[in-house]
This record gives sequence, C-alpha cells and structure tokens, in this order.
Amino acid sequence: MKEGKSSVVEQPARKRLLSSRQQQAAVSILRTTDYLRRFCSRVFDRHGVTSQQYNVLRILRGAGPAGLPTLDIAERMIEQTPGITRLVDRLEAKKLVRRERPSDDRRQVLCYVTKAGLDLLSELDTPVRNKANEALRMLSDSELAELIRLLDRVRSGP
Amino acid sequence: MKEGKSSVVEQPARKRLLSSRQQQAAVSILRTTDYLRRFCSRVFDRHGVTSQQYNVLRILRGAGPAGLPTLDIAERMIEQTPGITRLVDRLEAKKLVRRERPSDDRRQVLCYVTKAGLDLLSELDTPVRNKANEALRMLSDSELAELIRLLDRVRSGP
DNA sequence: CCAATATAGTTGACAGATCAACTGTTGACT
DNA sequence: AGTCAACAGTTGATCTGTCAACTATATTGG
Repeated sequence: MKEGKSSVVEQPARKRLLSSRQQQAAVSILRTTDYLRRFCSRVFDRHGVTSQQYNVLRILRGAGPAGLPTLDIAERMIEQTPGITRLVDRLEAKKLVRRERPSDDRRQVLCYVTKAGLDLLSELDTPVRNKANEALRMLSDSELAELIRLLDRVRSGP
Repeated sequence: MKEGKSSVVEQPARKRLLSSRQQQAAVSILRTTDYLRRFCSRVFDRHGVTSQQYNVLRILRGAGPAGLPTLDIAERMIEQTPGITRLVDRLEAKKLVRRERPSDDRRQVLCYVTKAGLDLLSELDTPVRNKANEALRMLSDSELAELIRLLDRVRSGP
C-alpha cells in the first residue's frame, strides 16, 4: 500500500498550491464537470450516442418542426464545437436527423429531428433527468438555485 | 439579420424546457466549464500544450523530485482519462517529461518533469492565473468561497 | 450588371481520445 | 517451487475533434 494516497474526489493537499481563489474555483468547476460526465456517460453509451449528439438532438427538438440551420445548432450547444458538420453527419447516418437545403437560401442546410430521433430522446429523458438528480442530490433546492445564480454570473462576464 | 437570435452565453427561453432544477444546475456547470476552457485555450495553444498536458506537468511538479507512477498521475487529473500513456508519450517526445522503470518494482514507470518542463510551467503560471482571475472576475471573494463550497459538496456525493 | 465581400457549410489532413486485448511483473497461496 | 490472480502499463483499431483551406450561394456597392 502506498502512503496516504488520497481519493480521486479530493486533494486537499494540492489545493494549497493553487495560488488564487479564482484558480481554486476554476478547478472545482472543471472537476465537477468531469464528475457529471462520468455520471451520465453510461446512459449515453447504452443508447449509442455521445453527450454532444444528445445535445444536438435536444436542440433540434426544441427548435420544433421549423428545423434549424446547421450553424445555429453549433451556437446553441453547451460545448461549442467547430465540428458541427460531422457531428450532424453522424446523426444523419443513424437516421436520427434529416437535412434539407431550402430553396430560399441555398447556402443554408436546415436540420430536423426525425421520428427515430424523437423516440430516442424520449427514451433518454427520464434516465438523464434521474442521473442529474442523483449527481446533484447533495444540494438542497435553495443551494441549487444559489449555484445556478453564481455560475450564470460567472458567464455573464465577458 | 435573423429574428431575435440570442447570444451564445444565455438562452433563457431554453432553460424553461429543462425539467428539473438539477438539470438546470448541471447545464450551468457544463456551460461554465466550456466558458473557462475557451478562456484559457489561447494561453495553452500559444505554448504548444493542451490543458491536459499542462495538468500532467503541474501534477508532476507537485510530486517533486520523487516522481510519480503513470497511473497515479491519471488518478490526480482534473479530467479522468484512460489515455494517460499516450498523453505522457507526447510530453516525453517534447522533452518536458522523463520516464524511468525503477528496479524495485519493474511494473511501474516513474515520471518526472524535466528542467524544460519546469521552465514551461513557470512561463505559464502567471498567464494561467491571470486568465482564471479574469474569467471569474464577476464573483467577489465570498461568492467564490461559496461556489467552491457548493461544488465540493456536489462531488462529495457518490 | 458585375466584381468584391460576406455567409453557410464542407472537406482533407492530422492530432487526440477511447476501448478492448495484450505483455510483463509481482504477490499470494498452496 | 509453481500456479494463479492482481497490478501497471502498453498497444492496435477505431472513432472523434480541430484547424485551415475550400465550394457554393447571397448581398452590396459602383
């Protein structure tokens, strides 16, 4: 056995080395994201999609039957990605998304969720919500509200 | 110009669609991580390392001259990765890290930061701290403390 | 109307991540 | 001593992400 090897979640000793409180906070945010991802990854894996693909599907569901141009999807994503074309390519290959070039502006490509995509989403809705609830069960409702407030404030920065 | 297209940072309309407060919080955390990454990416790019490579270097600096076995690095990383071997491969190729198989346990591979690695780290220390300070400048000191407390609590979950 | 510029998205080349199967090493138990 | 399981890490196959250069369409100014 190694000497006092701390768990994955906490490294109190290392925290000392972070020179500013802002850096501590940044690391906390990054670690928590990783924690959330590990929590949800099993759900996505089981259904054969990545979290980014799931995100695209949700955006397209939110956009409704009018569809959404490719780059508008990219803009709304949680994680900004320049690889939106191929992300949608993969979803199209799985028949979860359909694309169409409208005649009024032939530069655009409108994307729509298919029936299969909507079905997949509704299969995922409950497990995803459950995982989020589980992952954040340590916080009370008012703590969640406070956390959301603080994070939204952070991003309102630039 | 498109009708009322909202900015990248905020989509208040979509928030309504998230069915639980836990999901709202999860999305806030994920979005904030993406925000932080974009903030720092220029600094890392400029010095030819990825944020994960930087993380490895910092861990090795923290480990001191005793070095650290490969998988112990993986355990301490902010973002857990199964690709630690090749991550260290790349750092070794850049001469920022050195590896050695000790004779007392020839299964292990001990990793050390080189002088070049330490030099790179000290070049990065200030810009990284500045970026973190800038990214989180919207929060007061006590808000930062509260944010850290909440996030640590989240991760103490499982 | 035509060139110049801007917009929307695609493509190729390459770096990085992921998963499972594998090698070499050590410790434990007959 | 000999087998077996556990450990530490590597490797190959495959997928995904990223950046820059490119195509096609639309808009704008002369």
